[in-house]
Amino acid sequence: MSTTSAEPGERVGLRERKKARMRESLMEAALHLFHENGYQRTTTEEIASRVGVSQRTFFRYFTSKEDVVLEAVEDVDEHLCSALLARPADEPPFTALRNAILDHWGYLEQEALHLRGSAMGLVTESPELIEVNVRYCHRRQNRLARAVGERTGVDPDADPRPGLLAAVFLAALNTGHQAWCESGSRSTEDLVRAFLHRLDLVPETVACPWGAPRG
Amino acid sequence: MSTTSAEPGERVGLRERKKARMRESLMEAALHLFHENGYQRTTTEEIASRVGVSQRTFFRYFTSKEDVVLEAVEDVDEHLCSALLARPADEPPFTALRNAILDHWGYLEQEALHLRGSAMGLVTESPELIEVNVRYCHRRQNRLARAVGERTGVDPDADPRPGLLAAVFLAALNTGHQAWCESGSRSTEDLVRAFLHRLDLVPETVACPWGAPRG
DNA sequence: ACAGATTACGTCAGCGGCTGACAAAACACA
DNA sequence: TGTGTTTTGTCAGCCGCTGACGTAATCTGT
Repeated sequence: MSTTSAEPGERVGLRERKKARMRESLMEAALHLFHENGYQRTTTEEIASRVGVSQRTFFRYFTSKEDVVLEAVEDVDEHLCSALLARPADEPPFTALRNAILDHWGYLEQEALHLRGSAMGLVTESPELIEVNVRYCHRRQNRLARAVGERTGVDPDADPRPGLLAAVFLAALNTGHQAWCESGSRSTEDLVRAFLHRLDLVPETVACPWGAPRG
Repeated sequence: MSTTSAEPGERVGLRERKKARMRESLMEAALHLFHENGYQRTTTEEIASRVGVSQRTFFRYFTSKEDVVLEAVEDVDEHLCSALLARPADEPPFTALRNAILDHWGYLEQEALHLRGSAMGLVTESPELIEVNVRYCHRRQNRLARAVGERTGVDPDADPRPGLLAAVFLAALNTGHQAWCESGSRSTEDLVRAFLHRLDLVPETVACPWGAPRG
């Protein structure tokens, strides 16, 4: 009761701080190596030894190699959710989501300079990671759906609409991202344009008989 | 020019037939074992030895363990596409898709008795495979988009709507499937109900301000 | 400051997915 | 039947990932 007398309620301790630092270091090393050499060509062994620990330790902090990326992306998602909640309350849900991604993107571009924030950029750059992105879309969907539910006052567990909206939204985003990849463009502005184009097209795509005046 | 003088245009040959048979055998063995012992607990070694070949041979026919399931599911997708094309031409695209899955489901239930046809049922039964399903939704999307494009006379490469429609459709399906899993139901009828519920909800979910009369 | 309980780490050994290389067997064609 | 091509088995090995166990660092109570 002398060396480190921290606040009584806050039990931080040197142990947990070290743990947090280790986690940060591992993630940073991983993202750095992914960025430099590509995701596939980076081994967990390399990540670990870059931090000076054993491979086993890496797997004590992350359940898989993919998990590193996922965790980084989730930080980004979190910001998208708050961007959604910050939109004016009178915007319809789908519109709010559409506009939130615009606000959100500004944040991404700012953070893109930092390794941590550029995880999403990493995902958009290396095709192997698109898989990871898609694979975990369930988690992302649920998170987004909760935010939508919170905003609209609808219970996401009882009403399917928040989940559905999130799913449709992400589907439109994925489609836009796919088209952007195939176009060969590297410009993030084009990516946002592709996003908005798809999002604005959704209502008529599911509603009308397309092109033909009626049918 | 004596032993096997087949049709000039058709070069089948004993070799290719053996190859096709081997592929069939491997897939059947794999699906059988997946069904019996679960996907994770089945090793590629077991699959190979059930057919009496080496593990290496398995990987000459399928690029990965997941690939077996994917290929099986793609056969099912193909039928969904023809179900779509068989719908009356005056149905709007999204409606046609909605109705196609009803027709399609009848086929699935019939084929569910056979291992080959039940791959989709396998996917809906073992949670590990949902991942595979989701992971490859890009391929499924593209295939569906092509069918939608063919039906509507819209070029899927130039116009984003077919791809978008397919993506939204599959997103609604995935959401329904997810809800069905969480509900704990094993009834396929409930699954179809969940599908239709989501599909019918999509237009208003993306269009209106929900619940509140106007906004 | 010290002893004992926790917790984190390294080491090792091993499984399973997956691949390249090479030689042997199966096949096609003449 | 002999020759050239394709398919297969064997082997060796990388990589992601995990369990077990011993050791060292940290925390706790005195």
